[in-house]
Amino acid sequence: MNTVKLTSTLAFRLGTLGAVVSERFSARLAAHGLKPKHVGLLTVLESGTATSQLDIAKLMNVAPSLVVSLADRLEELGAVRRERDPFDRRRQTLALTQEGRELLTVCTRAAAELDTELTGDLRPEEAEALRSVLGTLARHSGLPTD
Amino acid sequence: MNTVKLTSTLAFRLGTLGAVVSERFSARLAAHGLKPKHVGLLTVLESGTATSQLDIAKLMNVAPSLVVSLADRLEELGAVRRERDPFDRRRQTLALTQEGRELLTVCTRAAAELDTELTGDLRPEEAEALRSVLGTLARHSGLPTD
DNA sequence: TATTGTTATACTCTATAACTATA
DNA sequence: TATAGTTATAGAGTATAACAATA
Repeated sequence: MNTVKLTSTLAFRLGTLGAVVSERFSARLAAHGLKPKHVGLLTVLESGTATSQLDIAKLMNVAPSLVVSLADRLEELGAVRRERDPFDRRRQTLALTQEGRELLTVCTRAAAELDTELTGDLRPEEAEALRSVLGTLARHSGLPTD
Repeated sequence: MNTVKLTSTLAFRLGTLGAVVSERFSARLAAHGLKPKHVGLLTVLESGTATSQLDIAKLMNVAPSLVVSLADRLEELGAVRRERDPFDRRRQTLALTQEGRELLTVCTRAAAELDTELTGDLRPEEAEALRSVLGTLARHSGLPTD
């Protein structure tokens, strides 16, 4: 007989915890006028993995039209600059400004604070092992890890 | 100088991985005409933590009106039965049918398969440690763990 | 004619508000 | 008058489709 509970599967726990954590991260970002996807875009730019809006859309697995509105908002906040590629004037290159870098730092600090709240119950080496193994899974799923 | 990367925080990793895993779980559930929240409701019923629609809504942290449509769908599939409470005819009690129990078993199997895919790269004791520590975090966030 | 970015539109998910029936 | 459930409506988030500029 099989008595495995759904709630003890990794899938269930990662899914539900992920939702709760995203929600709490979102709440902290709101103070800076950002949502998680804006921060995702900033992260892509910092990594230098993609700069044209279309490449960013592919990398983030979102529609190109969504990148437009994310970039609009970030430009409005002075976090990114749009620059026409002089060699192919159809392409818009997004560049992280100093202000954008600072904003990303603030978001990173918010995430780190959340980490502290989350792992309050864990021993430091447990928390570190968790971070590390999640990194392995993230890489395996094609997500950025650093 | 602070060089911590956002992508290496627990918050970022849990949030992004949670989204990816939910998406993949969702895709598997689609074959059975279900979405994650339907399964969440089945799980509540199995746990016996709540039976009236309003109590279920509170427990799941969703609007009562959402429970209505989730229950509608589950009733349609024969997974739950609505029963008027004879002592307070305003209350609808949701009862898991045999078919609902079987459906939950199928969903649990889908999650377990996903677990196998996810942890293919990990040593068994790493995977188990992960499951366990996520359980601790989930409990700490008020999520069901078994 | 194909591609990049943009705009217009539509769809999914979920919440809030209005309503019905019981209490 | 208050509460459980339901229905109607609205909002957030994101995708798809139509369009403009450039290649």
